[in-house]
Amino acid sequence: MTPAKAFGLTIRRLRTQISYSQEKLAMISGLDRTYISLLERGQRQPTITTIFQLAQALDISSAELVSNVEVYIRENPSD
Amino acid sequence: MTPAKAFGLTIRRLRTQISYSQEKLAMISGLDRTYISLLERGQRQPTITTIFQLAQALDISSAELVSNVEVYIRENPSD
DNA sequence: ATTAGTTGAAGACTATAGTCTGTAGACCAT
DNA sequence: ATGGTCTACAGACTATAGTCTTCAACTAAT
Repeated sequence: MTPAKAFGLTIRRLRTQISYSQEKLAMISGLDRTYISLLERGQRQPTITTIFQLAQALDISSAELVSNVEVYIRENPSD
Repeated sequence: MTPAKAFGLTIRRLRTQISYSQEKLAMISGLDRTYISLLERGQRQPTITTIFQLAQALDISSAELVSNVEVYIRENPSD
């Protein structure tokens, strides 16, 4: 489980929890829809600025977001 | 205060607190010395993987590191 | 004066972040 | 069957993450 992969799955979980489509999250975060798709599938490495944008769009702090990623890694050591 | 700038200054503060040179932090984190320099001066955007590498090298969690960045931004709204 | 340690900075390079456009398939509805 | 929503994916593109090498400048020391 790489940070990129865990980040993607975490974003996807948080996004679906609040019933956002990828497109809605993209609009609110100011990112591109196709990039959200790539992120969620662990095929892109978000930068610190992108992490901040997504956290704000998901209405949580960046530290909370990263904490969720760490928990995800801890709970899914495989992959 | 952009996330990149706050990140750089946070890294620098944490690094000097433990009396590491940029070169030592670079070695331990597996990054390049000149890149640490660029990061600390806010001239580069670290990716999620780089953030994890630096947090580990600084012996704190990634969430703590990002939390420190958020605090830095909150306490230094200017710049 | 010299040495060693530290950092800033420049140049060249490869890989990838992030955008944009478009296509196609799945799943709903009506 | 048709239209709307959602998502995966591909291709092309620009900007930048990250490496590597090298040089210069500053600060301790001795």
